[in-house]
Amino acid sequence: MSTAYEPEKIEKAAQEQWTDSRCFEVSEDPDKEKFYCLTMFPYPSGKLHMGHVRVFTISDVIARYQRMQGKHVLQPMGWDAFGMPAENAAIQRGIPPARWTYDNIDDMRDQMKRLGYAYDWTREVTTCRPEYYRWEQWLFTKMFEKGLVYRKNSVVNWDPVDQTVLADEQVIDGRGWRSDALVERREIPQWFMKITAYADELLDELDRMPGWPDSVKTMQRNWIGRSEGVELSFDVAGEDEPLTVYTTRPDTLLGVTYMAVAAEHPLAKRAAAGNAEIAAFIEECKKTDAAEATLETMEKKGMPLGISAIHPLTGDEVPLWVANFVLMSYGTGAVMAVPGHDARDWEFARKHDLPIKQVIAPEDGSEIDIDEAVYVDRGVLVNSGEYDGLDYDAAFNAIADRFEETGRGRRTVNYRLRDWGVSRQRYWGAPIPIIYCDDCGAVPVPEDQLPVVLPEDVELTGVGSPLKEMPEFYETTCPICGKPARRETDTFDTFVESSWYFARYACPDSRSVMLDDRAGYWLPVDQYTGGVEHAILHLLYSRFFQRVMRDEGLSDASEPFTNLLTQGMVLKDGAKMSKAKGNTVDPQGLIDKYGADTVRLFMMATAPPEQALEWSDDGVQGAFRFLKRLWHAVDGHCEGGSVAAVDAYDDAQAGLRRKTHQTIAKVSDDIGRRYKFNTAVAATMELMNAIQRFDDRSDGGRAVVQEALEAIVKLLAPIVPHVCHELWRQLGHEDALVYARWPDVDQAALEQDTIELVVQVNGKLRGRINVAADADRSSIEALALADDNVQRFVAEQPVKKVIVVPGRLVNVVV
RNA sequence: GCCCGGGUGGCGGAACUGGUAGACGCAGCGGACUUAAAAUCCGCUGACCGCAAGGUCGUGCGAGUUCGAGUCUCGCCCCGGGCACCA
Repeated sequence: MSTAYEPEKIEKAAQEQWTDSRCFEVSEDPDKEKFYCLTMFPYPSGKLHMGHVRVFTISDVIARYQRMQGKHVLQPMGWDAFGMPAENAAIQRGIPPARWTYDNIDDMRDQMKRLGYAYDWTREVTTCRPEYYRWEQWLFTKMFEKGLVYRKNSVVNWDPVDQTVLADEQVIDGRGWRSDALVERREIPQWFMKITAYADELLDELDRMPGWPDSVKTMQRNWIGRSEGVELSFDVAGEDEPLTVYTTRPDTLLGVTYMAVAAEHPLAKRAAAGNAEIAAFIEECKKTDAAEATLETMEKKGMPLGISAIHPLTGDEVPLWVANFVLMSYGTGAVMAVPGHDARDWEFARKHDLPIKQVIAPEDGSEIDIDEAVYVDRGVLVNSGEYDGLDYDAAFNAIADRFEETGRGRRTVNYRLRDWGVSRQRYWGAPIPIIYCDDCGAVPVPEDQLPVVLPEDVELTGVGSPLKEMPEFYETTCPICGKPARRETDTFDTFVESSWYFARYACPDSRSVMLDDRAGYWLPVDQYTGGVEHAILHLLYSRFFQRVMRDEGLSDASEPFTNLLTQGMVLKDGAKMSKAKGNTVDPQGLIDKYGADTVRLFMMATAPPEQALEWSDDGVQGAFRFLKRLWHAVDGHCEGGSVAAVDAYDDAQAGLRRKTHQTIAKVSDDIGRRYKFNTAVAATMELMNAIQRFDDRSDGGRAVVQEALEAIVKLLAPIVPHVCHELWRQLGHEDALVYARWPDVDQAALEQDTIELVVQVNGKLRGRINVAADADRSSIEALALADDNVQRFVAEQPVKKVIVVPGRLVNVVV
C-alpha cells in the first residue's frame, strides 16, 4: 500500500524531533573539531523574503554537510535590529520602533523554524537589547582611551523644512523625501573611528586569505586604495602659507598649468569674501549631495580665484581655481592639475581654455598629439628641463629627492580609505556613550554606568530625534567633576552592531565581559555567507572590529571570517528584490503550498550561489515533482521487504553501482569544495533517473537499489532535510539521519574496463571510439585513424600530428 | 565617472584545469493510462540542410593566440552590484 508525500506532516514531525533532541544546540568541546557556520543576520523588516531564504538555505546546507563530516557545528541566528525602517514604521503608523521590531522578530523566527534551519536558538542575539549594545558602548570607551575615536566636523544632508538630518537614501534628486525641500550640505561635529590606523594591516592580510573570493579582496584593496606619492608645496602669491598637494605622478610636475582647491578650502573661502561670484559658486557647490557617484558624474565646474600659485621648479605663476570635483576630505583638499596626462584635468582644461602641456612621451618613441587626446600612461619625460629622458621611476625619485632636500615636500603614503563616521542623528540606535561637560569636555561614560539605555517608549514625529526632547535622557552629571552635564543624543551607525555580533554568538549570555573563553573556541568563523552587496563596508568594518577586539585582549584571531561565500542577489525583473522597489515575492505562499523542502530544493537547484538569481515562479513545480518521485521510489522499493546481502553483481547492477558512487563523488565535491549546489542536485536527479530505468527485482538488483536510494537520501539530506529524515527511517534505520555520516565512495565500484574517446579532425568532432581503459597511445591512434568518418575527412591528406588527451579525446591534425 | 561581477537554446542553467557546447530542470509538442480531468509514465525538443548516414552554422560584438577557445589576450556594447548616512 503506497503512501502519499505529505510535506506538511513529515516536516512538522522532523522539526519536532530535532527540537526535542536539541541536536543543534552545541557547547564547547575541545576534543572535537569545531565548525562555525554563519549567515549574515537579517534586519527584522517584517517577513522573510526570497533573498533571506536563499542565503539561509545556502548556509544551512553547508552546516548540515559539515555536521555529516563529523564536525562540531555551530550555526546561530540573530537580529540586526536597529535601523531606519523601524523609525519610518513608527512615523507612519504610530507604533514605537521597539514594538514593531520585536513583533517582526517573532514573525520571522517562526518562519525560519518552519524552514527547518539547523540553528542553535539558545544563542540568539538581538542588537537592540541593552545587554548586547552595552558591550559596543564599552568597547567605544576603550577605543576613546586609546585615541582610536575622535570628534570632527563632517558633512550631513540637512532638511531645512523637517529640521532633520537625512540619510543619503532619503534624499531624492536633491530633495528631502518627506518635505520635498532642497537638501543642504551642513557640517556638524561627529564621532569617527580610526579605521585608517589599521589600513596597512587590513590591506596586507588580504594576500593571506585564500578562503575569500578574489573579487571581494580586489574590491577591498581598491577601497583601501594605498598609493605611494609625494606631497609638494606650492607657494601662493600674497599668502604666507604654502599650498600643499599630494600626487602619485610627480614625474608630470612640469606639466602643471593650473591648480584647483575644494569649495570648502580656506583659500576659496577667503577669495569668496571679496567676490560675490565666487561666493555664489561655493554656495552652489554645497547644494550637491556628497556621494562619490554624484561628484564623479556631475558636470565638472570651476572658477578662477584670481590668485596664482608659484611653480616650485620654474617659478612660473599658475592660476588657482576652485572646483566642484575636488574633495576637502580626500588628501589636502587641493590638487595640481596636469591636463596633458590626467583625463579629468584634460577635460576641464579644454572646457575652460587652460593650456595643455606635454611632458611625457611614449616609451616606444611614437608621436602623440596632446591637444587631440590625453596621454595617461607612464613614459619618458620631455619638456622637463634637466629631467628630460628619465622614465617614471627615475623621475619620481629625482623630483622627490629634490623636494625632500629643500624641505618643500616629502614622499608619503596615501589611502583612499577614510575614517569611519559612526554618529547618526537618529533615535533607533545604540546611544553613543559620551557625556559633554562644560569644564571637562567630552567624557566617556564610565564602565559602571553602562549601558546607556535607549528609552523604548517614545513617539516619533519625523522631525529630529526624540532623544533631544527628553531631558530625563540627556540630563546627567559629569563623571569627572560631578557638575551638571549633557549626554550625547546621537546614536551609532547600525554597522557598529553588525561589526562584532559574530563574536557574541560564542557567549551571548556573558554578563561580566564582552567576550569570554568560549569565543576562543569558536572564533574565527569558518564559513561566512552573505550578500555580495556587503563585499566592502560590512566586511571591512568587521575585519577592523575583530582587530580592535584582539588588541583589547578579547580574542586571538585577527580575521573574523576564514572562508567567505558571497551569494548573489535574488532579482526580480532584472533588479534587486527589495521592499523599497516593491518587487518582492513572499516565500510563505510557496511554503504553504509545497512545503519547506520544495522551496529549499528549488532555491538550491536553480542557480549557483554566487550568481544573481532571477526569480521566476516556474520551476518550483519541478522541485516538488522530484521530491514526490523520490518519495515514491523509496516507498515502492520498501514494499519489497528487507534486502539481502549480495557480493557479486551482473553488468547492469555494476553499472548502477558505478553511477551511485560517481554521484557520491560528484556531490561531495560540489557541496564540499565547489559550493555548486545546483549541479549537486542535478547529479542526484541523474541517479534517480538511472534507478527508475533499472528494473531488477532480484536480490542483487534490490541490494544495489537500496544502496543507491540510501546514497540519494544522504546526499540530499543537507538540502531537503525533512523528507530525507523520514525516508531514512523508511529505509530501515533506527538512528535519525541527523546523526548519520556522509557516504564514502567505493573506488572499486568506479572501475571500468572500456572508455569512450572522442575523435576530432582539425578540432572538429568526427567520431567516437571505445578503447580499453589502459590502452596505450599507439593503439588509440590506430583505432582513431581506422574510424570510417575520420577516414573521410583525412582522405588523402598527410597526417601532420595526432594529439591524444588521455581519457578524453584524440585530435588528428592534417 | 571609478571599482567588482555577469552576458550560452523559448526560460533557469551545465561545460571544474584550453579538450564532445547545451547535463539537470522548466516550458512546449507527441504518445500511454483514464468515462474525463488532474496526477503519473514514455518519447521528441539550438538553427538550418538531408530519406538517412551525416553536414553547415552557433556561447553579446570585433580582432588575436592555439592542433583545439564559452573558457586565454586586446578593443567595444549591454545588464547587475558597490561607491562610505539603506541594510
